[in-house]
Amino acid sequence: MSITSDLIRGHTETIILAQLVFKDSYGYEINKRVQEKTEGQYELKEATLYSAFRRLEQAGYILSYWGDETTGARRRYYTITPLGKMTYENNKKDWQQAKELIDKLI
Amino acid sequence: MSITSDLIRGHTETIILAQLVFKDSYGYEINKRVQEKTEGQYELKEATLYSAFRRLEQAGYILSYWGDETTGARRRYYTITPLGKMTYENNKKDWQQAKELIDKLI
DNA sequence: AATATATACATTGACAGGCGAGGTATATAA
DNA sequence: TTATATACCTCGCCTGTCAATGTATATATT
Repeated sequence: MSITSDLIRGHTETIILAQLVFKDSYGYEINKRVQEKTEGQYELKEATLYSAFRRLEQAGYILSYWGDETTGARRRYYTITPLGKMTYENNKKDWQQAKELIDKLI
Repeated sequence: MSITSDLIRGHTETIILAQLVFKDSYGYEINKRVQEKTEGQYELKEATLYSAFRRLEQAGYILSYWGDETTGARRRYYTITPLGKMTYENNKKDWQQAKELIDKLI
C-alpha cells in the first residue's frame, strides 16, 4: 500500500460524499474515480469502501437503491441526502482547519 | 474533544518528532507546546502521547533518559535519533503529498 | 492544617476504522 | 476454457486513540 494510506485514514467518508455530491454513483465507479483523480496514487480498499457505505447509510448521509441494469453485474447506487450534504460541507471546513493545524505542528 | 481530532489521527508521531528536532523535551512540555502552537485548538491526550513515545522508542526514532531535577516532579526526556530525523523528514514529505491528494478528492 | 491546582509520568481496557483474505455472480476477450 | 473486468459483500485481525484511573512532588489558597 502507498505511503499515504495512514494519512488519509479518517477521510474515507468525506471522499465518498464528495463523489456523490456531483451525481449518484456506486462503489466500483467511486473507487475508479478516486484512482483517476489521484493518477493511481490512491485507491479505496473494497472492505473499507463498503463498510463506509454502511456507516454513511446508517447515519442518514446517503440512501441506496439497486440499478436497473439489464446486462452485466448489478449495481447498488447511492444518493447523498440533505443531511449528507451538510455533513460534507462541514467536513470540508474541518479539513481546511485541520490542514492549518497540522502545518503549524509538523 | 475538538472536531479535528479524527483528522489529525495518524500525525501524532510526526508532531512529537517535530518538537524533538528543535531540542530534547518531555511529554508534558511537548503537549503544552502543541497547545500553544495551536492556540488551544488541539492537544494530545496523555494516553495517546505516552503510547506514541513507546512506539517511537521501540522503532528507534527516539531515545529517553531521566532528567536530573532536584525539585518538582521527575521528567523523562526524549532525544530524536538520526533515524528519527530521517523519518520525520519523510513524514513531512508524505504529508505534503497527502494534502494534495485529499484536496483533489474532497 | 487542609484543600486545590499545576506539574509530571504511566497503565488498562474499550472502541472504531482500515483492510487482507475470502466469497459470489455476470459478461467479454483470448 | 481460461482469464480479465465488472460489481458486490462479510469476517476477523490489527492498530491508534482515549476515558478512566493511579502515583508523586510542589505551590497557592482557604
